[in-house]
Amino acid sequence: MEKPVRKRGRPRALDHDVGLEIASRLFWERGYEGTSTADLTKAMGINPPTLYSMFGSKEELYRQALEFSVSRENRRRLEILQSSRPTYEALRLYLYDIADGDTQPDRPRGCMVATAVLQHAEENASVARMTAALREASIQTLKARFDRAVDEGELPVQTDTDTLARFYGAIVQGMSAQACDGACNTRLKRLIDVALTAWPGKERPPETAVGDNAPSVQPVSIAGSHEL
Amino acid sequence: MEKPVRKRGRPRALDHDVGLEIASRLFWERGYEGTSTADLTKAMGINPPTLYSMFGSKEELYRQALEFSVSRENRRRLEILQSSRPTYEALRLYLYDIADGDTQPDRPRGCMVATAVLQHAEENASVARMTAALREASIQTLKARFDRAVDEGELPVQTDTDTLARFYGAIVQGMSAQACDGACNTRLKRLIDVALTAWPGKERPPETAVGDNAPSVQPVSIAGSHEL
DNA sequence: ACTATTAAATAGGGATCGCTATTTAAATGG
DNA sequence: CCATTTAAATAGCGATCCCTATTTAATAGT
Repeated sequence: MEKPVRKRGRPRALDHDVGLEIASRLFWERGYEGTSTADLTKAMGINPPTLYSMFGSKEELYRQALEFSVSRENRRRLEILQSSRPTYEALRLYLYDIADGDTQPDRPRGCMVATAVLQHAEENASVARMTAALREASIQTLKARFDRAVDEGELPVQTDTDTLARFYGAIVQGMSAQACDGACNTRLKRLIDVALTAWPGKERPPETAVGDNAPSVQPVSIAGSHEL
Repeated sequence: MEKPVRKRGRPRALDHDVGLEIASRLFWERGYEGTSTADLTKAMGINPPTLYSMFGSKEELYRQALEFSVSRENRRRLEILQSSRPTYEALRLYLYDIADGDTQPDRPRGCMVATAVLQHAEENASVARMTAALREASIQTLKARFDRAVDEGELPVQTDTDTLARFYGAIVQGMSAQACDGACNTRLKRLIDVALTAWPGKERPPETAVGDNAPSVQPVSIAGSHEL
């Protein structure tokens, strides 16, 4: 369906999306501030003016690279999250997918946006605002799914879905941070399994599978005692 | 005991610890790569050579600033965590302390180390290794406390304390990331309350609701909203 | 072949990066 | 006082930052 009509003029040497893929990878590994335009042009095999004619600026390239890379993953993850599965199961698969990272070989695990541009120089405030907005959007997506679960009777009506969404958002951020430190996806999935025990509709798994000798766990909290 | 003996030579215009405090604050807000030596010297009111004679280099200053600031907070938090309180309660207070951040006015919430130097330029790999090591040490501290809880019968013997520690480490990282995006400590504490429902020794009231004489402990306490 | 069109490479500008050789200032000891 | 000691300020270095004015190369239409 794509007509390969060659326009007049010299053809591009670098495909636009290939460039975004390369940029996305670099930005992910080194962060926005840790990636120089020289790094980018070198990795793409182009010269600076080509980068600027193709993408406008470093910041604009970052926007495009994020959109390119995130939208592709978000499509898959939204499909998982908004499926007809029970919410708990959808959430589990959603988190597992993030633990596995992109399908491509040796891509960084975790979510590209979760830990992007947190602390930053003042001059990069606008980039930080963008990534913060993307994170907030992710949380709102989770919240919407949880609200649906409440509507459909999967969760108690008094469930604080906003906090629950921010909790699992924090899990994604923690996972992604630990992935930066080298955690493998197996370890991340164990972490997810713990996080899922906080699911309000979930019965607590039998802590002693067989031969339960009932080790009388004392309910520790004296709610309200807050003094140090 | 401190002899204010003036040594020979011109006296220092800037106190060493005051410099570290200022540096720590700047590094926390802007990150290692986002803070320039010009930012630092300007904030300290000194000239570049003074910075280098006092602290050696930017990287060395970062090390010292982290050690100065973190060790102070860690002392307080270790005291909370390793107290004779039940582990669940100690953990809750530990996390609440991180949500509150430093006692000083308008300091960033969360943990300074949790989200420090995750993605980075290759030239800053050694700094990233240092912060990663500090994060791992924090997790090992949590794990040690949880192991103690197992020894003392607070947790089932088969508890995976390593994963549990990495889970609450992830909570700290997620909290700190959301603090960077502007979350207040009240919101962070609500998040903590959810995370605490993943505690293995914790009963779950809404569903299980044992009809014993047990006074139905509320794990998701509303006690998270103390001061704004 | 010649022109028009489009994109590449060459070369470098202005600013900032982390850092330092050198000089000047401020204290103490005699 | 002067000499010694210590730390400050002045001035700027080489490298790199993001970005661009200009020139050259490669295509399509006529």
